[in-house]
Amino acid sequence: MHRDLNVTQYVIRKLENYAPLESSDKEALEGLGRDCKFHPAHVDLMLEGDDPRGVILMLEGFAYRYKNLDDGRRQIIGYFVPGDFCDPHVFVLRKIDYSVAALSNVLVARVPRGKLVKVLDEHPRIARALWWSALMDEANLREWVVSIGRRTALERTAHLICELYHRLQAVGLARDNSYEFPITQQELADSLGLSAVHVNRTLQLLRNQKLIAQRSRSFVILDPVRLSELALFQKNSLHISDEGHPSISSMRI
Amino acid sequence: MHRDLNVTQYVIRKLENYAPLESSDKEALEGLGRDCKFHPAHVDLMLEGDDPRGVILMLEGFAYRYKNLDDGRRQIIGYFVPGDFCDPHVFVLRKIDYSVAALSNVLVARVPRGKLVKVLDEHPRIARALWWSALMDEANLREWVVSIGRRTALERTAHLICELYHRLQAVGLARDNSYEFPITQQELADSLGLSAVHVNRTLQLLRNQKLIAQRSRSFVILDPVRLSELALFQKNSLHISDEGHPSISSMRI
DNA sequence: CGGGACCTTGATTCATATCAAAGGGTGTGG
DNA sequence: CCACACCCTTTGATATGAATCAAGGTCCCG
Repeated sequence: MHRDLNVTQYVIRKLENYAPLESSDKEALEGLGRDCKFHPAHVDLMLEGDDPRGVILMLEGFAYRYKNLDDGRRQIIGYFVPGDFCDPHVFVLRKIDYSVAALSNVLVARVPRGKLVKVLDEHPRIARALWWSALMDEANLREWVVSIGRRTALERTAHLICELYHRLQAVGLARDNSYEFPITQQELADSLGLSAVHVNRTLQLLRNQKLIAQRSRSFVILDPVRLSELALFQKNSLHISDEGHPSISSMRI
Repeated sequence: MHRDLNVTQYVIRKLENYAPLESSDKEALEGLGRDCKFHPAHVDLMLEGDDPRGVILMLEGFAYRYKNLDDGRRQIIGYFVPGDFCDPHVFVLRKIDYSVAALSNVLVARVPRGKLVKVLDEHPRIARALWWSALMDEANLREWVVSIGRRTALERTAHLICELYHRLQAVGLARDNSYEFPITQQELADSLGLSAVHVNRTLQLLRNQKLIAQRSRSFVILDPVRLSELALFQKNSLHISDEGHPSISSMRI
């Protein structure tokens, strides 16, 4: 788990994909990670109906958001990787409508409302970067709908593998077309709206076609071009409008 | 189309579901609707890749957000009904990642960045209500993923019918368990991740079971209890935390 | 009254689910 | 350090929900 002591490196790295941060910003982010907590894999970090006690900042490890139907069917709605905030704006609500569970062992910081508000107030660059990342998350969710609704099992699976690669690359956790992601086939199935058996067969297809290699918990993309073509994946190029920068500061709420 | 001259009644009604507005707030909203434009059904209001020229406010009629895959497959990602803003925060981006098309004839106001920012600055109640409604939209999108991923065709279809009923009711466009919504079966199919033929058969099932009645463009929910049970629908009860009110004003960006 | 878009129906195919059982890894306790 | 246990993956057989194809019917609009 603790390969790195500098546990906020991922947020910093992630937010710097939007625009450079000053060292004061980085210190503020480091401050958010100071008070962190370990949770073992498979534990729920938030439960549907909870009053969100604070925004979760992922420091190490992976988590996912999901919803259950009454009869046990489950749908995973997105993944959290190091550097991600779980819905920075959701603490406005009294109740959340989904659950979050740890996929692996995780290290998370639970940032209380007031602390986050203070950081956002004092560090507009962080606020903007966070805003940008929230918009990216929404765009990803829309693409998720497209995948499940209109992509075949093969395309869908390929698409998820591409998405994870790009997100992990953005925080330095993917290199050379490969990354570690400790997911089971059942969890993939619940993400993709498929059965576990079919995910198994779909992964075999991807392997047989030499598009990916996959051993236990790690993925290697052998042919990035063909894989992303198959997935109908397009590297998400949402940028913040330049014009936006100065005046969005007034879009308060 | 123009049954009503007061074309901003729906936004006002919608936002008042969150908290009462003062008359100054209502005047501001009326101001946003002053400069509106008619578009015929089936026209695109925004296209993927556009630089969003302004936030769209739906005044009359219906629209939907969608994405296409290269080969013509299409997924509808959500509907806009009178009173809805299409992504109030999206104008922060330089490009949008989806398209919006008119489902029926529509009357929309295109609110320029600056005008919206000014209203939000001067009317914190509006800003808060809009924030709340954006969070509701996100929750709806998550539920949409659950539907497509894990509900059967029958449940999914029933769920969409319930969702539309509740949203239209919130702006006074549904009464007595019935509403007008001029959607084709192909459009339903593209929303639900199904084929048009299968939607046809699914609707017949719902009709045969006396759960709904449906003539051309109008839906009647004959048995609300059984329909929402079948749909695994739960009336979305996201409320803003009271504690939140005073200080979210500092969550600027 | 004609035409086009939409809905409906039936027949068939196909993708994916389900069921069931065997095989492989991996971590834990003895 | 081994062995067992458990979880995960793999495989095969079968079932089924939904897609596709194709044709006819209906409604509405001009």
